[in-house]
Amino acid sequence: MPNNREGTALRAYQRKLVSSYTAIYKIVRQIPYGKVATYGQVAELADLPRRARLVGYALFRVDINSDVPWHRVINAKGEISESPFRQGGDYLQRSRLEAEGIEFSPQGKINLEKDQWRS
DNA sequence: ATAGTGACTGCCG
DNA sequence: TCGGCAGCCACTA
Repeated sequence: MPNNREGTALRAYQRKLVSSYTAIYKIVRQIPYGKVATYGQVAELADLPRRARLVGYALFRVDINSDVPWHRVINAKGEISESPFRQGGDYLQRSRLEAEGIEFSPQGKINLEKDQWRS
């Protein structure tokens, strides 16, 4: 029997978080080859409306060689969201997308009309 | 407890 | 078209 309220609250919080992450990865794995989805779109499909930032955190956690196609998730403007923490990782994301046939404008943008995944 | 930060978004001037 | 900003909420020191 737990005698520490904060301990149980923390565990409940962690369970909730893990289930959110699981839901996010499940959706991201469904994005087909050659298509992209936005953070907000993934959040909505994972039943986590308006929590685009959580999707960003979830993707930050995945291993770069994971089976989760994290590189197919971009922001609502059609750009790759850069982070100071992944030096070169943003370049890897772009090269992986280009390898799937996705084209970038000279401004580094993807045409969402054409390349966004419609579930 | 709390203030600062961010792999986000949509609105507004 | 574009930058600024509030809302957002998980995470950290």
